[in-house]
Amino acid sequence: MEFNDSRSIYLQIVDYITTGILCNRYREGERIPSVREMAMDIEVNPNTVTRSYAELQERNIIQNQRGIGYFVSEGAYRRIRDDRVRELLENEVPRLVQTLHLLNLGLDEVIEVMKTRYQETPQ
Amino acid sequence: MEFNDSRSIYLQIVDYITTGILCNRYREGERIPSVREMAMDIEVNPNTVTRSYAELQERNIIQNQRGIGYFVSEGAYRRIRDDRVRELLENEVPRLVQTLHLLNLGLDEVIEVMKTRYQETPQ
Amino acid sequence: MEFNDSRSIYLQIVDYITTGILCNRYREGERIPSVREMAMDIEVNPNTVTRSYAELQERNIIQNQRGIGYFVSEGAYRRIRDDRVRELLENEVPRLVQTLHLLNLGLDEVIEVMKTRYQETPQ
Amino acid sequence: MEFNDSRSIYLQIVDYITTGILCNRYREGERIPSVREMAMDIEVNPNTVTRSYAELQERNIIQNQRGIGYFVSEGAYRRIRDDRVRELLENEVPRLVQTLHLLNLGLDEVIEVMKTRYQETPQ
DNA sequence: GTGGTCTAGACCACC
DNA sequence: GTGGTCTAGACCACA
Repeated sequence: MEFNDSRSIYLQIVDYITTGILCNRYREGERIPSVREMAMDIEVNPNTVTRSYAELQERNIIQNQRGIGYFVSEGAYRRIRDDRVRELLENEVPRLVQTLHLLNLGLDEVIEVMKTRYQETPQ
Repeated sequence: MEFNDSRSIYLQIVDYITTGILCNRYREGERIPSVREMAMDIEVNPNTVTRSYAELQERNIIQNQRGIGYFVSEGAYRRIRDDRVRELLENEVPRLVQTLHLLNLGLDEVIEVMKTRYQETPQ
Repeated sequence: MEFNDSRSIYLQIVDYITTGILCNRYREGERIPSVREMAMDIEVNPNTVTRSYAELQERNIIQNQRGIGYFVSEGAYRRIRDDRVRELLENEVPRLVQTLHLLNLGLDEVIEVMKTRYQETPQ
Repeated sequence: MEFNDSRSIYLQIVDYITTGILCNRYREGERIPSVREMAMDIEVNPNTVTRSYAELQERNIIQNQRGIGYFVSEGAYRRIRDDRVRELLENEVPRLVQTLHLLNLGLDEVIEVMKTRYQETPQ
């Protein structure tokens, strides 16, 4: 896995897992890879993965069963999706619109680009 | 000036100035406030401002005239705008579209929100 | 380490490291001393070393691995050497030749001096 | 006149004048432009020219006749030339030779380049 | 007055 | 342990 330098690795792992839940790579009630497995997979220090899992556990997205592993919580999908939708509508879209004004860009041009990309993108 | 905790102050100052150039608070060829003035204005240590100005100089947005101060470079407006437009079209829009797919959101709903906000926003 | 008063320390550190790469004291892919270690070694404030490392990173000569340290980039040797050769041929030699004309010095006399020194110099 | 950012302007003016003496633009015993004239010519603050002239006076290259102007001292040409020759042989050439070793460059290649340039250069 | 550099010391996030 | 950032305060060269 490739990491972006500008964000901390443990947060990128958090995103990787929540995104995995959104696209059904990990399903509610199922086990996710152990800290060690994950660390090997993505070539990262196990401490870092531990931190990500702690963060996810705190947000009630995964749960630890001692001695067995981490499992995706019930309702995790819904919570993640709601969070992201809120983030999108309350922060990202407003920021985008403000940028358009600043750059003297018309809304229509950008919408056109979005439409094109929206259809192109397979996944 | 209020700073956002999640980004470093010196980068927020960089943005403050580039945005200032975009909206004509600072014009090409004109002098921007001295390091000390700016530091007083926004209540920050002069070293921090120095760092921001160094960054801006490296990006050829401002230029130093020894013993006199910093001046907005010719073509700065254009360069800043081009950079931001490119960032928007190459990174932000694609990321947004991908998020829509991930969240199973239709394009139309988001466009509606954007239109509403676009008209509301004063400047 | 002894520093020359006429150039800033952080740039002398930059040179110390690039020269170190040229003469294989630091090798590509290997870790260089941490900011604190280097600061202790050469008896300089860590902030100053930080600044040098930032400069080197920007020039893609070293790379940071978060929480671990700085490593010499692949291709660093080549880039440094190419830069210095270009500097030599495009700037230093022409300046030298122009000085010779200005001083009414013959080329041969200088070449003689260079040859003598070239053989004397051990490394 | 164009100035190099990396050196202080007043020193570049000093060089401009000493070089002018070497190539007979200014001759011993003759008057050089007044501080004001020079400042106008090269578009620089008069204070800066004053500083350059002070430096030159200290090195006994020009002399002030109060109310009249600055004159090139007797023997100035010789002193400047001697200084530059010494600088060349004691510092520049050794530094150049050391660079060659560091870059694994043969002496012959560089000499070839120098010869070519030496003949080409008209002045 | 201007910016440039350096030190000392602190705090923080991260691995 | 690692680097990144910020502050405070100082000194310097320069215009």
